Amino acid sequence: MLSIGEMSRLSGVKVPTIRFYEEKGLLPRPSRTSGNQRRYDRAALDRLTFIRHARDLGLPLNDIAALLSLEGATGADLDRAHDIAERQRERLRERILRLQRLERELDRIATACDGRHDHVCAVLDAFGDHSECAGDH
Amino acid sequence: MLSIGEMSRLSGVKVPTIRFYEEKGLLPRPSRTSGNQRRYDRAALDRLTFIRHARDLGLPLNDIAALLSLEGATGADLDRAHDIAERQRERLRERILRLQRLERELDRIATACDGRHDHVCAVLDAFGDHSECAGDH
DNA sequence: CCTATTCTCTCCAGCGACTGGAGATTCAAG
DNA sequence: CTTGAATCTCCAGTCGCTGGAGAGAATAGG
Repeated sequence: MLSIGEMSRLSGVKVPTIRFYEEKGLLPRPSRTSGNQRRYDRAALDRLTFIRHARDLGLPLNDIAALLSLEGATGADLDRAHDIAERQRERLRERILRLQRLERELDRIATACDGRHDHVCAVLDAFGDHSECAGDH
Repeated sequence: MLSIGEMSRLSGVKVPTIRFYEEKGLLPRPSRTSGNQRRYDRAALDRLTFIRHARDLGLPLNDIAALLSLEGATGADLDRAHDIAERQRERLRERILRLQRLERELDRIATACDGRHDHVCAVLDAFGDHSECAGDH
């Protein structure tokens, strides 16, 4: 039986967050000691690890709850789990593309006026200008 | 003179968000009509566009406020603006790398048991397993 | 067994960055 | 002048936590 602190250490999820997940129904209420402290079993740790992993992948808690409710499902329900993963993958791809565009832009901004600090430089202008760098300044 | 709705349309920032920015001190309090409605000038629109752009680039409002306070700065202050852009660029690069790792993993998960819905499939397992797909299942 | 230290408990408040509703006013067009 | 859209303020809620207060429980050492 694991204390909440051990769960935290083993899963990498902070103690208050574990309680938060319980409150949100993502983790079942664990058994308690006579002194009212939570004691978890292996299955709870697995479930928490699942949540952690899915969070890392960017899934919102809603989706994670949906997946958890499908645990051990078969047939059509599995398609739903599949859909969630698929949908999330799409979202992720978009996010990456968007971030890459932004990175290029930040590159431009950060290097806009290297070594030319003698006048109001392009960093601020560049942030304000959505088109593109005014070129030579 | 622009109404808040026009500001919203021109900048792509929602009306309540504009008020929120004002409350947070990112936008100066605009002049008002006799009936107490906000009226903005061009400079305000520019500033809002700046904020919008910087937000798109992932900067937190704090950093944006810092940049705004440096507007028209020279010399050493410019280095600070420069630093903010640079720091943000680093953060962004990390985020992209992380997301790309996650994308690969989602690929694996989403395709894990295509067409094999006859048993409890790998989608759920894959989310729970941080190592890697168990191979053929 | 007692004590000291470390966990853990509950409750509640706050973060960032909005978002949206209620209910009252004001503006602009016809 | 009337109507309908836009705006006003205030406040509550969202998401996913995070951290503090103050109290009680577990555990290791003496």
